[in-house]
Amino acid sequence: MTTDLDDRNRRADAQRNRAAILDGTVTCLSVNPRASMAEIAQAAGIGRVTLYGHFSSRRELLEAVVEQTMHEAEAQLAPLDLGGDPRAALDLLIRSSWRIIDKLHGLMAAAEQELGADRIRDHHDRTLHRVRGLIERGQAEGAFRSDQSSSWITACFFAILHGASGEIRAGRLSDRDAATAIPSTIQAIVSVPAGDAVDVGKA
Amino acid sequence: MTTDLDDRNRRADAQRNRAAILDGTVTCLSVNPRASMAEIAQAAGIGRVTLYGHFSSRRELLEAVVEQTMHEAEAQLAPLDLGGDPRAALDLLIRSSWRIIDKLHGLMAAAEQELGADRIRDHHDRTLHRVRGLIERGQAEGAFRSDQSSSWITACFFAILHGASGEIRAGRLSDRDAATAIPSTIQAIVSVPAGDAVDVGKA
DNA sequence: ATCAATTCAAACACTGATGTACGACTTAGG
DNA sequence: CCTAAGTCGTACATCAGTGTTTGAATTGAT
Repeated sequence: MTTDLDDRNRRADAQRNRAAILDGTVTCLSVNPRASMAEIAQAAGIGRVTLYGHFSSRRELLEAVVEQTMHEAEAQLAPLDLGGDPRAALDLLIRSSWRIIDKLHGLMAAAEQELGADRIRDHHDRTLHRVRGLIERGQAEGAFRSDQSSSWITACFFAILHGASGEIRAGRLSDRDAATAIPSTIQAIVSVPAGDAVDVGKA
Repeated sequence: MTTDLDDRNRRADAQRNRAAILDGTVTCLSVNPRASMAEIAQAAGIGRVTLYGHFSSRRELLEAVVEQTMHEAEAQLAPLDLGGDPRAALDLLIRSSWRIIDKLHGLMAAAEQELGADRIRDHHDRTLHRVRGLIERGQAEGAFRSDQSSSWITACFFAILHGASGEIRAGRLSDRDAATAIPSTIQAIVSVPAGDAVDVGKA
């Protein structure tokens, strides 16, 4: 994007403000996904006009925030070693993911209304593929159930994470409990059901 | 409410229109949760002013629609016999629930923004208690896992149902597949995990 | 047939949000 | 210290949605 070149040329305070905006938008929208540009500006500690100086429309702002956020998330998840035992890898992925998803819940809701679900999915896709890839490997190795599509199991993975996020926000689930409940439930989802032909042992 | 008395006294066409409004609102909001009063009126096949004649504010309309919808849902779920084997009862409950939840997805989204999540939960509570009650019975009888709180398992139940609803709407899951995948996955969630002390046999 | 209830479209005031324009002020950086 | 870049508040135009009013036209009920 043009961003790289711009950043170098811009004055220090402008760069600082841009960062503050991106940051403030996330925290602001996670509290209230319908927050106005005025509220976002206030959350970022700057004037509304200055906000428009950096992003000429709400849409442009959302787009930038989503992109940066996805980039950050990717940076946290990419270095994970998801090789080895699929169960352990899945656990690792969950532990690294659920706080991110919790934090991003509001942002996604806001972005979905403004950018459309498809636009989100574009950004979401890498994370999605990572999860599905792992699940498919687990299925191939016989560690995960194969009687359901990887697509469905992946959807369940995200459904549980989002559900947990909601429970936490509603105060019905503590961070501590979430950390054990989520992995345990997802393991149950991917496991080969009791009655099936269990063909453990690497394929 | 005053509704009961009013309905008798009102003219036939007014009653017809009121029903059309309630009906149109659901279908309209399930397509677009942010639909305006004008769009809702159009969907109901009446003029915008007439809409305001029946419901003096958007909030009042939403309230009425949510109440009626919940009432209908309750009417479908209340007669179910959830006694006997908890697993079978859960399956029955799922089969009766998931289409309802799918249909109501948009309505809930709209209502949540307008009425606040708490207001929704008030209406949602009966359904929620029904599910949790069943889960707790299953836990007491040893049919369901007891190492996780009934509150969490209930949340997972709804998370899966909502997730499935999203997958269907996105075209990644067919109605047919959903009908088998959902029960199967929820059974996996409630089941006692393999490593545990399995104390089957009615308590 | 008549009367009251109901509907309708068009117009109105009001609100809240978006995006722009301006001139004064502050700050980074040479 | 000087200048250009950046910020600020205020004010403005615009737009979309809400809720109201009005007066004429339909329509149900008796």
